[in-house]
Amino acid sequence: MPQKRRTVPGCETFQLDPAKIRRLEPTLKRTEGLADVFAILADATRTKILFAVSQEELCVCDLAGLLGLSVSTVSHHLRLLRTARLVRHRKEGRMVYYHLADDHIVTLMRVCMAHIREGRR
Amino acid sequence: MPQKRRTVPGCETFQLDPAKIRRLEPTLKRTEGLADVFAILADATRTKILFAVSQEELCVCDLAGLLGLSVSTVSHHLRLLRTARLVRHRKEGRMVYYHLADDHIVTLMRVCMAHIREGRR
DNA sequence: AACATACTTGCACAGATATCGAAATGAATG
DNA sequence: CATTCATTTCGATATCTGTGCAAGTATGTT
Repeated sequence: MPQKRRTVPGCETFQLDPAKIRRLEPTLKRTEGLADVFAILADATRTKILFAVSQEELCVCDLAGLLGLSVSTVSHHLRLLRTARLVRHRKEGRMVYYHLADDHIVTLMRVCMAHIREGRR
Repeated sequence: MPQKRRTVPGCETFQLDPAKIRRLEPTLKRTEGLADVFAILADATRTKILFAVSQEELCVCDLAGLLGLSVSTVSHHLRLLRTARLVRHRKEGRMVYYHLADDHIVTLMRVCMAHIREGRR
């Protein structure tokens, strides 16, 4: 998560070529929001939830049992995933079933897994 | 980041079909380590650094100036990126120039950006 | 109505981390 | 050697966040 606290550049002799800056700045702009998405995936519990509900529609109770966590903890994570529109829920009586809302996320995780596999040397 | 604190499943009536569990568990195993990689990308400063050094070889000083952060802060992030083997450095006198070590990361960020663009509705 | 079950939410706390200033390191230069 | 400058590392701090308990909500059951 980005922090607000900032000061003047610590390096006195900052003299990066203005042309470079002009080249880089639009690129930097485009990275806005990237970290927020990655932050959602930066927790093992959530990646497990996402993968699980990508294969089976599961209720909160099942997920808690599967992951060995309290129901409230799982519910907290599901709320994050819901507001990020990564999972959807379907109510059936008092049960709430969750399923994956967005296949892009599975793609991201697959690419990441490939990276990890290839990175081992 | 995963937390260690856990307790017994809070749901008394956990009775997820054992067959489901058998189907899901190997998948869950494969998600190990995913969150660690995403955690590195879950910070706006780091995604900016990664994108910047993917386009230009830059020194710590330039990065600090470009991002409006202290040199020590940038150096701290670079150390994280270095130990994760996402950037490499080249020493030239007292200057240290950083460049991207791994194109997989750019792919990840591109996929993520596509996801963000398509998600806006 | 009373109770039980599945889930959500409010609260508190412990652990993680992003940031910076200051001190340390390392290299060029007088 | 002393000095200067780029970078790294250390220590302190403020903030963020993952977790669970307890209370609240909602739905089904007796």
